[in-house]
Amino acid sequence: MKHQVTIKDIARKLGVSTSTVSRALKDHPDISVKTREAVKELANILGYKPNMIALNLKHSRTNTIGVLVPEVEHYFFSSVLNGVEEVAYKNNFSVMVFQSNESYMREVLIAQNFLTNRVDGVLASFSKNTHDFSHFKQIIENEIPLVFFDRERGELHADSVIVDDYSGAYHAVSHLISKGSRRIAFYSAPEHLVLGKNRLEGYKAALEDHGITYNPELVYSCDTFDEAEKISRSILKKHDRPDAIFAVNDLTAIGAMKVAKKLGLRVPDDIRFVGFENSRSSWICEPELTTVDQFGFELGKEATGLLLARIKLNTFEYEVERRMMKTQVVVRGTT
Amino acid sequence: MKHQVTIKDIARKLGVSTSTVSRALKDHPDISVKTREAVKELANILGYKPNMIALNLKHSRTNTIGVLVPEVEHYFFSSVLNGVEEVAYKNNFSVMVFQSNESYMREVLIAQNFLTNRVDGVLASFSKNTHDFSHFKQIIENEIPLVFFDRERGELHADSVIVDDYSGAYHAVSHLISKGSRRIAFYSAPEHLVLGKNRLEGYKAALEDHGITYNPELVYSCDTFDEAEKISRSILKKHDRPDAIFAVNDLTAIGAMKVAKKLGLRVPDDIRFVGFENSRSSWICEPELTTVDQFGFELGKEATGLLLARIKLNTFEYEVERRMMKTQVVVRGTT
DNA sequence: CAAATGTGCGCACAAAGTTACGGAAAATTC
DNA sequence: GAATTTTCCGTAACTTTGTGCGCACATTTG
Repeated sequence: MKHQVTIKDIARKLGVSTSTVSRALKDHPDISVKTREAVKELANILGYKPNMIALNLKHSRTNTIGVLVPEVEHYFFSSVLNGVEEVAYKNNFSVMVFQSNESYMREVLIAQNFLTNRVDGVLASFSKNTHDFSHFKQIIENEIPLVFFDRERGELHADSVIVDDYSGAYHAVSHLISKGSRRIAFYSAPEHLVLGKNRLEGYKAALEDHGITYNPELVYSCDTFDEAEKISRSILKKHDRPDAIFAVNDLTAIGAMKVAKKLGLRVPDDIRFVGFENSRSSWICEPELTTVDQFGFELGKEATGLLLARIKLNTFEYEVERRMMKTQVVVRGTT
Repeated sequence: MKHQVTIKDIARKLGVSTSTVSRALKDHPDISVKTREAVKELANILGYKPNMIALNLKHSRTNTIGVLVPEVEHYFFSSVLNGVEEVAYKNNFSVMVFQSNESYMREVLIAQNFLTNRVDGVLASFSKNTHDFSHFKQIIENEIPLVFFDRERGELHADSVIVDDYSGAYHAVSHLISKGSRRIAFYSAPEHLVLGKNRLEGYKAALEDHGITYNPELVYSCDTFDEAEKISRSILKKHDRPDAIFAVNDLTAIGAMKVAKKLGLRVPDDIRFVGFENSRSSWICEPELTTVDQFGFELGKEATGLLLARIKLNTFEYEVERRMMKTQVVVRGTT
């Protein structure tokens, strides 16, 4: 890397002090118009760019927020990211994105990284395999504002912005029932994720409200395409197979549907499917998938707005907030 | 943000100087074992973390590489990103990811950001709408190593790691011909992207090598799902419709296939499809899409390895390299 | 016992930029 | 013409960490 043009270079060439250059560039009234113009002109010619690192050191802030995300490959998370960037850029903040790849180890390293890089705030969606939260506690102990999104953890001093999983699941299942389904299977996320529990509750409530007894045997732990392909084969071959499957995300629903079609089942006549995400994939598969829109973009904007507000507060004495994003059932060909 | 624990805090509490603390933490032999132990113990208790910002300022490097990417939502780019992170983390580099969203304006801002944040190197895949490259020239003028990936620009002092678009297209089209297709349409990216030109050349070469005359009327500028849905309607209704479509990416191919199926055409009997990407979507659609695997993960690793080597070189006097990644035709149901 | 060597640690400065304070020269006032 | 104010700019301190140099004291050597 070449020697970057500094305020010193300008000062030397003009025969003035660095403080004069600094003030001239910021239109400080103490500096004469002549000097100011000269400084600005030379700064332009030399291509001077203020060194953010020095500024950050002085102000002990970086104007950077760190984002921890399981995998950007998921449509939901990449749409959240778009929302995050939208708001961050408007407020002159940079965004550092880190993927945990659903690995606890990597997540801990990333949290360390946030501390050593002194990010001003953190947006985090922890991995499925995270059961110990001391790395987040460290961030909180350093009084760096932390906002969880999508996946939350109640007992920490951290805000959270999450999808209204309960009502999303409730409406999705109600929709299936209104179409005539009675034996509705649920492919669920691990229950230690609050979202898994909430969706299960929504699922149960919808059943009960429509006079259907909850049957725990219809609930499976399965949240990827591959797993869905694997377990669906045996599930769908049974004579008392479900007449609908509600899955925790779109790809899981699509994986199950693929198996159903291979087994000769007609969608939606023999079996219905509902996903959760409203991803690109949901209108690529055939028939197009009925799904619950999670409004990731809006969630990203909301979470970032909240985080920036916390950062600007400049105190850590705030009441933790928990915001819930609306969802919407998008009805398509699979129901 | 709370006052972070600094080397000074430790020094004050122990009644020694900051330099002693600094050396003690780095096992400098000048420091007595007793002092060293005391320092380390207190550092642990207080939760001391070295301030990277100060270190960066001192060393004028940040151990950070900036990545400019059109959209992480694309499978190809997110898989590249995974490769980038893999290599970067292993070498103790952080990765800052920025999306241009195919917007030239945003790209220029991001390039500025790279400069003010003094990243040590840049990986970039510029937007489709970028025709002026002065923002990249600025990066180069500052002697910050720059590696283009996927999309390249020859005349700049920047390495590039790209997909072998020519041979990918050549083999894809040859495969279609071997299956019996003769009127093969090409849904192409804008030609000012080198990759668009190269794939067109590969397409032409494959046709000619198999004795088929190149017909420019079968080449369309179309590289998104939506556009494909729009233009395919009229194209496929013609009596001299193509008997195969080779598309610049998977989603475009899938969009076209969707229209074909709606028009009652049987895939692959009436019309064949080949995409380019080997994305998740390619095995979600039905029939599963034959496509050209771009090996994004490997490309990301390769590009990052090259960039890190440039950074370590510590001089800007190197011969620019141009690396080509192999591709592979993945045959599935659409051909 | 003096000189030479070794040990352990602090001072000062470096990185780039901001800013309180002070001081010299010019402009104004009486 | 002297006193005061204003204008304009420089000095030095400050953010955190690392390091060359040197100082003070202790130990070893002749």
